[in-house]
Amino acid sequence: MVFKSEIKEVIKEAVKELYQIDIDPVVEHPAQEEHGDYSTNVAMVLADRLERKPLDIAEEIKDAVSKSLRTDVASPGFINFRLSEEALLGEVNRINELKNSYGSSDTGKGKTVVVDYSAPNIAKRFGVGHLRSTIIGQALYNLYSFIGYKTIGDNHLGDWGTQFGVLLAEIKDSKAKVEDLTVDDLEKMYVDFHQKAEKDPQLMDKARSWFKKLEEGDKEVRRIWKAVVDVSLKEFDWVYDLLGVDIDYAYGESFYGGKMPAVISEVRERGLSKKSAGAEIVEFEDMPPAILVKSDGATTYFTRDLATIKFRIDEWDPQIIIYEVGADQTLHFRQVFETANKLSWSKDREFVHVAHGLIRFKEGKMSTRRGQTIKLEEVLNESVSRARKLVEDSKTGKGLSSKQKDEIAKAVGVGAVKYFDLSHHPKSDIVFSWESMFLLEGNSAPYLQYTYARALSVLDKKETDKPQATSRKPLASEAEAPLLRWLYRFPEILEEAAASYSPNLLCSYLFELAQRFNSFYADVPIIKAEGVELQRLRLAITAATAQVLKNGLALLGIEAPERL
RNA sequence: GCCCCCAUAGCUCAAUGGACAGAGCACAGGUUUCCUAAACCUGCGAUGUAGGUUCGAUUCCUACUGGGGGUACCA
Repeated sequence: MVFKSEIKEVIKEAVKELYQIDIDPVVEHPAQEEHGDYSTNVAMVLADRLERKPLDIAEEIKDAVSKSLRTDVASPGFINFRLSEEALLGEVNRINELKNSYGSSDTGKGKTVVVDYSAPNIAKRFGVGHLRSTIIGQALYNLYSFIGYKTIGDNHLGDWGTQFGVLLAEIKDSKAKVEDLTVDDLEKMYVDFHQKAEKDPQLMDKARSWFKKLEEGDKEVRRIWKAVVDVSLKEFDWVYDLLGVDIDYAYGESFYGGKMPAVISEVRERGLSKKSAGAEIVEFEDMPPAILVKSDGATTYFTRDLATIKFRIDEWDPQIIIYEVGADQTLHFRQVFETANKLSWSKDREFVHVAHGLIRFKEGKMSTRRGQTIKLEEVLNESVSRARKLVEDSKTGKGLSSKQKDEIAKAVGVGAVKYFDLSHHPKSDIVFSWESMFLLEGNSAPYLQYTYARALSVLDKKETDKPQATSRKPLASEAEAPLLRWLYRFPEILEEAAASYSPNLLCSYLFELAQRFNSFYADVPIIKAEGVELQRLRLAITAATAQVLKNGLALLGIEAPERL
């Protein structure tokens, strides 16, 4: 149950009744819980329009809604609401009944959303730089699915473009057998080429002409390209497997090779393109132009991204297309979206670029061209091995088999890296440092995982039959109150996190939940509480906390081991 | 040069225009005859600068300073 929308509705009705004004009231949680569970500022908002004192208006609204809601008025005109004990306890029981589906909703019923995420470049190692797109994208995918959208994930692999010309040029020069090349070899070739190209800019023309051949369908060139793609995909699969990421489709840029002419002519027919310096470009009022066709006749990723939109519309008819792609491509997507707009593709449709900040070095951007990257594989391995050490040193690790310890270390190590990423607001840049990536305490995945295992351990030892929240003791001064006043917010948080494309909100929520549970745990006995009724209540709260942690971590794509 | 993003405690991060800016790390101290001490409790500390809008600004607007990114045939 989402209390928030109910409260909104009641206020809306009351305002309409009293003042004949249609308003969408802002309802939020007061920062101080003494002020109640929810509050609204409508009285202050209305004060201007009604030319009256906010406090008087607040009192009137309070009287109008007091039948259905417990309210207070506070200066300078807040109306505060308090949830009843029945409602709070009822929610705990609902969590325990609904279990894994608690928090899901039908908000997105009948709507389709495409999430474009991960999109690593073929022939390059999977670097930490691609962590953000992959992890945030997957979390958004999970969130939208959970709140009722039909969700489609598409991994727009970077498997086309002049970068392949670069590679083809190098492979041809070195006379190496493609089949024997590893991704490391390929990346080295890429780096070498760009070093040479800095001294001899004409080399880039050579690369471009190789890509042109690829795009024209030259058989030998295509064979080499295919071999390169296969080597890369193998490495990517390993990483995805470790990350527990599974993306519905991976059409990749090469898929659109044959769909380019149709898009180009559609742009021409609308009169949106013009010739310039041998190339064909699309101009904008407030942005630099984008290249539709290069002067040698080959396409660019601008063209391919247009073709991709067209395909996705024809195939899935989505209402939202979310691009989880780095902020360095902001201009590109503005150009693509603006063009799609002019082509009338955006009717009843929304294109969103979730421009995440870059993972960078203190000194600047990571660059594959200059060989300045860090392999994600190294980071994950390091994190897992640190977690393994922790499991080994832990008191609770006793009695676990070596295999169990390995599994826990993997869940904790990988979870730590993922959570590190997710807990930052997508927009913020992340300065890479080996130490900060492996946070195992405080606001971290291991802390949440520990709390979850701890709660399960209590439930495991319970002596009562069924946990149930039926106690009617006043809650205000009780150890349970902070948890009861937090648990019910989970469904709201999911809506907010999805609507604002910010999984970090879910991280903050879960962390606060875990903190409240750990305080509760340290404060009062659960199994040994006085009296059966209190035991049942505390066990019910423990079960509900575990359930919400489990559901939340699942949405973030983080494993929750039952023991650690 | 022009465009976009960012600036919060010593460090790393939170906060749909609301009430006293909230955590973690680090630092100082404390807690285990009791359900997992990977925990808990106490303390220390912050909105880059100058204006503006508002009953109210970390949040919106303007300028400045500092950092990052982009800016035609890479993606």
